[in-house]
Amino acid sequence: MSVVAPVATAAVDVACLTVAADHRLLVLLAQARGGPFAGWWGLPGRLVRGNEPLDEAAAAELRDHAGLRGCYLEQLYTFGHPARDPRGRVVSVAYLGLIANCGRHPLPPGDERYLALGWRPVSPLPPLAYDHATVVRTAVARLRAKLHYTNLACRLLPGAFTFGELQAVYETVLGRPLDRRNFRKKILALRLLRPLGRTRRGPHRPAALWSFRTRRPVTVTVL
Amino acid sequence: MSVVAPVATAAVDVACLTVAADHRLLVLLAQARGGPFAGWWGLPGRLVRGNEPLDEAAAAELRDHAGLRGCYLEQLYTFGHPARDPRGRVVSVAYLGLIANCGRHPLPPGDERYLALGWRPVSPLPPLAYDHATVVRTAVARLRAKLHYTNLACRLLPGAFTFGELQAVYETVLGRPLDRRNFRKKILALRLLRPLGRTRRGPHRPAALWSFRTRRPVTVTVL
DNA sequence: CCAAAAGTGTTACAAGTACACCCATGA
DNA sequence: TCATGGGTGTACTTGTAACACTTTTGG
Repeated sequence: MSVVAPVATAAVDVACLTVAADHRLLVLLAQARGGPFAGWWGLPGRLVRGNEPLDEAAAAELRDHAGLRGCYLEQLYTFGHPARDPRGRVVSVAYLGLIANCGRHPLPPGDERYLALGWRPVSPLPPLAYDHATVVRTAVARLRAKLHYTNLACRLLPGAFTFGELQAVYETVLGRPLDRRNFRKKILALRLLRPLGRTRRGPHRPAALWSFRTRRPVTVTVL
Repeated sequence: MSVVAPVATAAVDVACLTVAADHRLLVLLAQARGGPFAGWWGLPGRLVRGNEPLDEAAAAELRDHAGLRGCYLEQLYTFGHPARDPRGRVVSVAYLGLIANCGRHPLPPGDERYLALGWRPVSPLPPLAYDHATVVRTAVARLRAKLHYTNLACRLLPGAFTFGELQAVYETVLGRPLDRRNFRKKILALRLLRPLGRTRRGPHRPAALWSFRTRRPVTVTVL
């Protein structure tokens, strides 16, 4: 039914995070071709269409502009400061995205909406359009908190990984080193992992390979 | 700037919770006077105006229709299923509200928007308009989770209270009994409370009165 | 003196933290 | 043989859970 002028419009923005091979935490940024922040880097996002769920709008942004499919997405927070978009009142539902192996998914060079796409470190974070710096910081805080009591780390790792790789993901996200023995003990106690029985050979002693029992979101701590 | 037809509009809904004197968890409901759910009970809420922050829209709903001022509010989740509002595409930013002593704030009888207002138990929850039953369940889950690691309980209690009253709030929200000695030990260890040095006299042995050191949101557990 | 809520300590167990050495491999 | 990351156990501390009796008051 018709809604008159002074109302707020809904949009989605996606803060898609990944851990790079060099153990840096990266966020997917896009350089706007037009709009009030033309030429600026920001998060992929757009207005929500009249008949699509929010989750699908977020997934479509990643798929259509970054070529990322099957990315984990969860709703992060809704940002609605009246002045956040100079064009008018836009309420943005922000999503946290997680993906493993950003290096495996080469980004397209750009398209009609974005001049370019790129993975950038979350610290230092370059100046971003709108309130997107706040969104990225919120996304990192959420990921950091949920690492402690969920299996979210599985979304930042490939299907088979070593304990060293798993620990590197935790250390990167948490921003501090962890004791190797205690880390292994704690993770094994959570019973989230399954040994694959295979090893990865490399320049050093071979490491056992593991996978997560399930990639469905699991909360570990009991209330 | 101008946004054409097929876009989503933003609204706010508030799930305001309180613990009644009889130790039931209640939610503030409003009976719609018009709209697609005329006559139904649901959460107070409306479309967001073009120049107001989301938080203020939520606070205004409580203030203008229920007479509640200074209620604690935090953003809960954003519900955006395309079919949630039969009139068209409305994305609803839901807020969790908390207030002490619902009995002290008599509700107005109704107004131009609502036929009536009332505090109703969250279980069993009556049939509600839109997806508001989901919103209420999400609000209860959030409150339940945050009781463990924040000082949110202070928003459900008056400025001075006994340990028995504090424990009753925890037991009501968590839905299970707690050991009195362990509860006191744990709460005191969190150092959130300040003894007032006064006691409350009643039909039994007088109980010491306490207050929270701060009502600002505090997270207790360290990462 | 009775009913009802307030107040208090100890013990057992689980979980978390700190910490050092040997192993297997490729270069 | 060396450099590098993989793999393991123990002692200590901290937190959590179970549990019963005495005190104070009003009626």
